[in-house]
Amino acid sequence: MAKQYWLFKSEPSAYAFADLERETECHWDGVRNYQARNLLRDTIKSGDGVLFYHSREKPMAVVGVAEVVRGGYPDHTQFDKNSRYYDPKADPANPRWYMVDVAFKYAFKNSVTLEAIKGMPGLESMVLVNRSRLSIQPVQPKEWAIIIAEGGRYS
DNA sequence: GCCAACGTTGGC
DNA sequence: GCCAACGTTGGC
Repeated sequence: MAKQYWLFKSEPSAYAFADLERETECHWDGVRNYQARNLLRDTIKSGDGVLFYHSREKPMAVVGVAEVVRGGYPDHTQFDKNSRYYDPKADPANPRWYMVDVAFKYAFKNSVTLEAIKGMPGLESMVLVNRSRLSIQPVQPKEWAIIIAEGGRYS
């Protein structure tokens, strides 16, 4: 399958891009929205590109690039009573929630802010701008190219 | 920190 | 299966 592109949102106070950089890899767990769940379970594949977006705290921006290193599999936190993501209705025989693993690739030289994205030609139809509440969003290849170019990277 | 928009739950 | 109540998200 051709490489696909996504935008993953995270509140930096909960999990920042710097945390991923330090840990190199992480489980993208705790997603409790069915539309996002369907993407995690069915569509997002190892090798796909991820734009890492910081929400809620300023500056709200895409701050770097990650890569999916493992496709959808059951999110273990749904069965963990001690987790804030515990779901009493989840059944191990038929898991409700899924996650993927992502790996740090590189940080942008220049964060691409929400404000900038709103004003940038070619990005008008990004989900981020239109249906902003979805925390896992598809990104079109041409949108990816624009944001990657804008963000740049340290050599 | 506020609150509008959105998604989910559950009583009927 | 409707929809009011409730909880959460996320830009401001």
